[in-house]
Amino acid sequence: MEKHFDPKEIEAKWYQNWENNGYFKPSQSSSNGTYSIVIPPPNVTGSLHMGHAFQDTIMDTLVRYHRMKGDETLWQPGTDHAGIATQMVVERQLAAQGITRHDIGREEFINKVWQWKAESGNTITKQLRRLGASADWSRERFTMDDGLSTAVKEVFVRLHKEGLIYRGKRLVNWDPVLHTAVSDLEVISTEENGYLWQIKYPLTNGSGYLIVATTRPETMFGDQAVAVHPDDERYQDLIGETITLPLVGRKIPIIADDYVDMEFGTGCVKITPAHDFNDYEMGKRYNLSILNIMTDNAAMNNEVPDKYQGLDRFVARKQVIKDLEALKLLDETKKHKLMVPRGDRSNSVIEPYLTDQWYVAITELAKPAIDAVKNGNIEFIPKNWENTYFEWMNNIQDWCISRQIWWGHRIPAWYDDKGNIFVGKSEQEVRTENNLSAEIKLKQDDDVLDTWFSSALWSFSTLGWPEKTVEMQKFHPTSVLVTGFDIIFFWVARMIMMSLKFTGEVPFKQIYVHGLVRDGEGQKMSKSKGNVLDPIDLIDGITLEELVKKRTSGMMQPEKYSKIEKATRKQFADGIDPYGTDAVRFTFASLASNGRDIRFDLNQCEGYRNFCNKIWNATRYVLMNTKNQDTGIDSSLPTTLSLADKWIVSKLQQVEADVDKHFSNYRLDLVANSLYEFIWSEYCDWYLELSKATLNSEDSTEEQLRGTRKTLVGVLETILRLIHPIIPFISEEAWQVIAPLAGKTGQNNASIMLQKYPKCDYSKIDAESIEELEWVKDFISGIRKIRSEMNIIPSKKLSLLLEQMDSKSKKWLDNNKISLILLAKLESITILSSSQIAPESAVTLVGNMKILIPMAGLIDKQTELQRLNKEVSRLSDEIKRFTAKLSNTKFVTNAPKEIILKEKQKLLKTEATLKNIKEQHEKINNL
RNA sequence: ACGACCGUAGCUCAGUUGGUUAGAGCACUACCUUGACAUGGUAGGGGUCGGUGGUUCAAAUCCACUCGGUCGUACCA
Repeated sequence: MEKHFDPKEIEAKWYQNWENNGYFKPSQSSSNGTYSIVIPPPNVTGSLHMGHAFQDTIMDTLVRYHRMKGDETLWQPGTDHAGIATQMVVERQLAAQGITRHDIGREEFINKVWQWKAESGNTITKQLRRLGASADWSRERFTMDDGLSTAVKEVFVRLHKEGLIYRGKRLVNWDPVLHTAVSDLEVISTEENGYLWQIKYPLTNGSGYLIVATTRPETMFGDQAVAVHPDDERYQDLIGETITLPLVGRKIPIIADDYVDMEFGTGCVKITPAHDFNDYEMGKRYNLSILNIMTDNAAMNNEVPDKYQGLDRFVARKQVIKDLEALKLLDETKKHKLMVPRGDRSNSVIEPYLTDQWYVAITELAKPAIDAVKNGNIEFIPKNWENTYFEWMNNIQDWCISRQIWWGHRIPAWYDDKGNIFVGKSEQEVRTENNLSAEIKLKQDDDVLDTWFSSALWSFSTLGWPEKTVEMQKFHPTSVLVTGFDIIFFWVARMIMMSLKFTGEVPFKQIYVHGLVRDGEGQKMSKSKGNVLDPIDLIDGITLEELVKKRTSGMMQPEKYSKIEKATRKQFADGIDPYGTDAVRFTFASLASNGRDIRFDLNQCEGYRNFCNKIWNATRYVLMNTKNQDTGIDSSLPTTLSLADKWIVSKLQQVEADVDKHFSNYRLDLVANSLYEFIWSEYCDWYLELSKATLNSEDSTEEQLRGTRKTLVGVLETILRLIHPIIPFISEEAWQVIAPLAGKTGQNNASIMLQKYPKCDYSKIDAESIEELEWVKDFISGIRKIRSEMNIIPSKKLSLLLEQMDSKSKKWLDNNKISLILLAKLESITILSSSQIAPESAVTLVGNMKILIPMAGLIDKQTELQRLNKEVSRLSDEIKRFTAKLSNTKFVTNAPKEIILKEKQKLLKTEATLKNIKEQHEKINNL
């Protein structure tokens, strides 16, 4: 084995081996239960970002863990067609050649999208493989597959039959750039600077005017009323009168409605039912007509005076203001902050716009979905996300599912010449069901479905629904959904509704909601900020120049170029080292706590790369000491276990129990930390060092050597299985060399993936060994401390004197002499009898036992006195604290007995130690 | 405005149902090329747990208020 671990060499090799051998497929022997996860489908033409890498690491770790536990495990992979996003990419490609999709037509355009999918569609699945994702690729699905398309049609038709899908003319969120409706969720409202204009609307009877306040004066052409509050004394006598709309000349009524806020503006609101959601509702209440004044492009249509027709809404706005001003009807212009709705894809200002769209009537579907979470059939982890879910579900609006784009599931509805609508899975079915003869012309709806419509079926459509498949029966409901909180509404809630409706089952029993990955400063990673990291670059490494190039190429806002370049050069002066998949995965696992923000820090990644190297070298050490030697595989031969052997086996059981507990709570950070701590601080720092005492001692018997070799190998073999779900590659590579030494034989030896996950055996926990080994550690640490504080060079071997030995210390000393000499670097250990007088020495205590290091030639008197003084004051402080507590009668009467006892013991122990230290101080002082 | 979450060492974060001297990693200091590993070892410094008040024998932990931050939802034209 090489001195340093090289991830590149082993990763590709093992991944191919696993996949080719079908280890990612569910095992057929389901003696245990089943376990299944569906991947939140990434955009098929997208590429892996840090969020994916984090999420997929979590899923893969869970899946590998359950697979090894013996569950019949399926990780169902697949990708999403991402309607608008993908269409935009292809349109941009066309735009580069100077053509639009309309130039080439629908069919040709769709072909182009499929071509683009074929070109780029493997990128993300290849990247997932680089991450080590053990998904069953043989079952990979795509939302535009035939099978999934069948499911989409089935659902659409059934919902329509039940009246839960309907077509209606309503106000929708209209994206005038993309020319499509979008759902509420795809609109992001942010505060922007604008103006509040106060406009005089003359009363028709000529007796004056009302002043209305508006942020959108261009919509006045569509005004159908002016509203005031019914209690507003200023306008009481005007209710029921009319005003004459300036620039238009239309008479519109003054109505009273308590929706109006008397305090805001002038207390008068213009009502434009076709261009404002609130006004639309009010329009319905008062039977106002709905006058649309805009085109698909959000320009003025021919319902407005000639002068304004064809003007873009913002141009029209300026013109209206100018013209009102000229008419002296503009009362005032105030600066005003307002919420401006923008499309999450196009960033254009969204227009409330009157169109025909398809909707899902959602209330009836929402009810059981709310109940499923309320009654615990679905559990959010962490639990508080329930609130977010309920909050949304209780205020849910009908879902606009039609999109005026070309890439997606075309709506299975056909129209005849008279405008009759027929819904069915195919034109043929529609004709048959409705007895439509071949002469009757039918035209399919041009629109496609919201991408999330097909995603909402993902948990069951990927398993073969509407067919009654074995997979449906086995793996649905899935065990857990691993997802970010940003798509609880988009996806999670809708999947719950659809699954309950069509399978009668919840889609998943648990929802593990993880945080979102941010950069080291806590900023969201985004291309436009230039702070994105590509997980593959962390794995393979990247030079600074390449990174700068990557971050600054294809930018939407080139003016940011120099800023991004500068920041990148500063932060990654030497580029990024190749850390390997395992280190990156371990980093993600260690970040998977309950927090909402995951800050990704390269230094942590480096730390975990070192950890991987530590495992590698521990393996080298074990191999070096056990290869071609008797590792106790033949159980008929006698073995003797050393204290250290028994201790590390005990500790191993504890860590196994911890890991199990943390897995069940989805605390992968704690899983990672427990393993890190055990492997580094216990197995490597102490056990491997202690094993040297047995292995290198000429006095060791064959039984002892066999016992230690067996433990070295056995514990390491178990460690590798324990950690495999997080770091699959290095654990496999190391396991392959270690497993034979641990006597692993048989078919399942082909891969660590086929091995059983370790389980805690409480009978192997030996409390006495733990206590004794703690004593050994204290002994060694005590001496190391003195060495360090007294500046004794590490290579200097010390002669120790021991005083105040009780029988236990004597026994333990006998047991561990070789270890102590080796690890504390000792020349000799001498026990002083009570009659012998010790020379001047530095001292440390282990329990009541005194360890003396003679000072002659080594230690300066003043330095030692200083050290002892420090110790005295520390101990005195403690005693004060304990005494105060124990002399508090309230504490003594109220606290539980065990606690009081503990405090008393602490006090006694500290007092004894202090006494010893004080004596020592006096002794040295008197020299 | 409502709701959720967060505030612990220089940085990133753990800290279970209240109960050792509040922990880890990174960074920092000193010493060390010892035979698994310098991607290492040994030892060390560093925190009034955002603030105030309360409950309790005992609060980082529970409660109230407050300050700061993040996110979500709803918003007055």
